[in-house]
Amino acid sequence: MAGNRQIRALNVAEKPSVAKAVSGILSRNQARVREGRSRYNKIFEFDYTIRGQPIHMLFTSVTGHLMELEFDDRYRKWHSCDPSELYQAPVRKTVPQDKLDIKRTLQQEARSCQWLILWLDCDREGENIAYEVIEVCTEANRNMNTWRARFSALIDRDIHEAVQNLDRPNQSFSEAVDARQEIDLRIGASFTRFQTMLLKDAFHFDFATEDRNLILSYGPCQFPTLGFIVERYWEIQAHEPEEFWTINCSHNSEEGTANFSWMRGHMFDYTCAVTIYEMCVEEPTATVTMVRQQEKLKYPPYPLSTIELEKRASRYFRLSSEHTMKVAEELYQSGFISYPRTETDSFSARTDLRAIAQEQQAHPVWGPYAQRLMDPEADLWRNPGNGGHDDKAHPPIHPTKFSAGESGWSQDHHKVYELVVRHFLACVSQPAVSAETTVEIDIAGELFSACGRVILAKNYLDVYRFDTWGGSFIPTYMLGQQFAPTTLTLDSGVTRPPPLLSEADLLSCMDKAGIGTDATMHDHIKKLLDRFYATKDANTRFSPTNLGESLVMGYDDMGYELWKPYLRSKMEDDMKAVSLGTKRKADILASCLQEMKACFLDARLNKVKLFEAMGIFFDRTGAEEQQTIGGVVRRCGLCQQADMVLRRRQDGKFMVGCLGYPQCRKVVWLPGSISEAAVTSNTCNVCSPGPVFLIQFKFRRLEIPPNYSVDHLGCIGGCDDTLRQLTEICGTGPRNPPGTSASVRGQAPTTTSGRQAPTTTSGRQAPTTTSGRNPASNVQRGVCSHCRQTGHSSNGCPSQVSTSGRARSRATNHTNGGSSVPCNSCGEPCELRTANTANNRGRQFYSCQSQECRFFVWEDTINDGGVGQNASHTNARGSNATSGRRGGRGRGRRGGGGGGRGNDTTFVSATGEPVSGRRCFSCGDPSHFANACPNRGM
DNA sequence: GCAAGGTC
Repeated sequence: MAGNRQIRALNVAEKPSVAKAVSGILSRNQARVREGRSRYNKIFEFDYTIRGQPIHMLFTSVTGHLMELEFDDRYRKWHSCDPSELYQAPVRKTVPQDKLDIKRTLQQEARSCQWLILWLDCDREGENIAYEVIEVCTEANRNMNTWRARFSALIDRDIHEAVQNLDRPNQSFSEAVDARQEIDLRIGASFTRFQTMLLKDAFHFDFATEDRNLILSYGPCQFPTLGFIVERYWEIQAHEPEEFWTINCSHNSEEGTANFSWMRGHMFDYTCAVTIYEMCVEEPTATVTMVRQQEKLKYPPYPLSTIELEKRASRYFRLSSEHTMKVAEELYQSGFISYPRTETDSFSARTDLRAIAQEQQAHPVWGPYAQRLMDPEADLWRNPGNGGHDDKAHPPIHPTKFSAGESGWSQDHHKVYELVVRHFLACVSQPAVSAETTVEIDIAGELFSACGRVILAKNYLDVYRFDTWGGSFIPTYMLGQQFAPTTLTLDSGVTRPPPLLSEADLLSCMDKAGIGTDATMHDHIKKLLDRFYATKDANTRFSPTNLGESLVMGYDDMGYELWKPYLRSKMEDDMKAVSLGTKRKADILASCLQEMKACFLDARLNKVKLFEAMGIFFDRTGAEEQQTIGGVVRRCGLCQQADMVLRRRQDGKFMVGCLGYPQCRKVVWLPGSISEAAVTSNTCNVCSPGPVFLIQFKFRRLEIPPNYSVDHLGCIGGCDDTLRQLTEICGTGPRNPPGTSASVRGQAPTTTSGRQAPTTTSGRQAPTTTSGRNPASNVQRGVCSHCRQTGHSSNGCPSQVSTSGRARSRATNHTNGGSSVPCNSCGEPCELRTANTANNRGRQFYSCQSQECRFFVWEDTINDGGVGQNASHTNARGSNATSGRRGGRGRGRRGGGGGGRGNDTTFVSATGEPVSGRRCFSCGDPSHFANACPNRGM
């Protein structure tokens, strides 16, 4: 290239750390560094040769997306338009204020460069950011030759290969992201504005927040995440406990005790279970039918991805995913761990894994393990497994710098660093090895089995203290050996609902359904907590709040699956199609937005479902409701910020009101004799400022003088004499309003204030309302909606059952107010509920709401003379089969009952108290056996 | 004041 001026290339990475790393690799750490306009995004300079051509390289970075998608100013304010307009409102991509410094740096450097080399992450978002950088740079320099460097890891070979094989950016990838952004913005903003404005002032919410700041957001990721929580919660609520029976056998020998469990597992038919049990009791000799010994391996985990890091930190340390990512980010920033946002769970073959492990040998706690790992004689090293995911941009999370703990670290920094290091050492270790012994026995033709495990080599478990693999002892048995069981019991239990979703469960659900990305999942979870949609308990388990549940319930009742993950999954499929070039961005945008707009309009028509669902949990404020009919009539002349729209109130009154209500109270009341009104596309050529759209009115013939027409195309701008006259004649109220007349909110130029049609029902208003005094105030405020007394809110009305009680009424198991029994574990009162299973329909029970306590008791066993209360308060594995008083249950097949034969077997009751074989295992009475127990209706 | 996606 002699004679030519040397080419200058502007290189841009997605983040400062990549700019630094790549510059370091390409310049062999010889790059000069200088400041840019943005504090974080330095500029590295060095010379490099690409395919024989000497290039002067400038290397800087952005910090993720450079631009944001937003609505045009005209649509930015919440009350500026009808939310349904947000499906077509113009949008634009702009560089936000806090990114302007980066933009200036890029433009300044671009002016002196001929090439632009884009080193953004090799995923769809990275491609989209590449186009944002191109847009900004070409604004300053139209003639740049634009290249894309594609690399899969920040290691020398990949980086040199990437720069020697420069490619062009992929527009389809970027367009897929454009489509995603636009759909997310339009759907999110429209539904958020709709449900916030609809519900925020309509209900008294029972959680502490500044009402003004309450946002009831909707988003295509946050709602399905909430959906997972609600769905599990409903599953628990709807669970109908079912009683089951199982036979357990134990055997004491000189070596110790073996516990055999019934290979049939749980049996739900009592008659069948008791029959088999009695057969066993009558022929209780056990014969060993199988002894099997096997070597089992427990493999270490795959290399650590972001989601696994979050799940494991939640499980092992109970850290929230959001906090884990914050701590991980700090460890990454200070160089101790690799980039923490990665989907990759397999190491590239080129990574020097041994060097990473070697560095940890100095650690006081896990150092000795790392030393063993490096020792070829210990034979502990193993190449890590491949989890099958690779984002092509980042390696799995691993330690990048040794530390025995830094002075500035919090407990959580220590924990997360330790997890990353131990996880890395574990995944390059041999699996744990055990010898497992399974013994099967036969008693009267029934099979039972017991298992024992001896750990032969802990291997990776030595360093991965978070994983356990319990050993269990089993005495030696020989095939064909016979013995008499020490205990043989028929135990009862009840099925339990699944537990509430833990944070790790929730992340798994999201991952599976493709909700969010590794970098954003924790944000969606946190958003649910911030929005008062869900709560998290001390065990990191999530429950929906009343607000979260009622929103999901409302949409569910409409028949919409807006809270399910399908919408997002479909979008993900569409995006993939766009990025592969099989669908066009414009097509999927048009079809998706059309579909969503129809859904939005339908949801708005069915908003009563949302009101009903919210009404289950919250009291109405009584704030007036209006139905917007038709579109915009004119721009509001008072606030000059929002449109005025045609509306019809619940009492039938027509008006044209400002969308800025309640901030702006501009309103034009219309005559009470209107039966129909619709905004047309015609505009008034008199009134200004325009446009003022004309409204097509239909009046009720009998309510207007004969010289007026029932059809009238009118203007509310002040020029329309007919409208003014009819307002004076008819007033602004309807003759037969569907509800009580309500207060008037402001005066309009065309109304004749105070003039009411003779049959209006204003006199029917409750004397406590504040009509006319403060038009916008809630007429019910200060008065309980249940008992009409003051001094307490409706929420605290003594005449009402608790809100939580009403909340439960949706569940199949209805809560019956009144009596309660304390949980025998946590002591909390348990509510009386009613079962609805085929076998127990109508039967009442108490169970603890806590997931941890597994307390359950049938109500009819508590005061049962035959069974003491204590004995009845058994947990799921408790024994005595006390139920079955109802007809059809527990009818023993055989009459009369021989007990156990004379042998050494002792029968044990639920409470652990030994009983002789001739006692009834049901009620403990020695005078009869179970199949003759009077409690069983024999 | 709204989404979700980058990243500091």
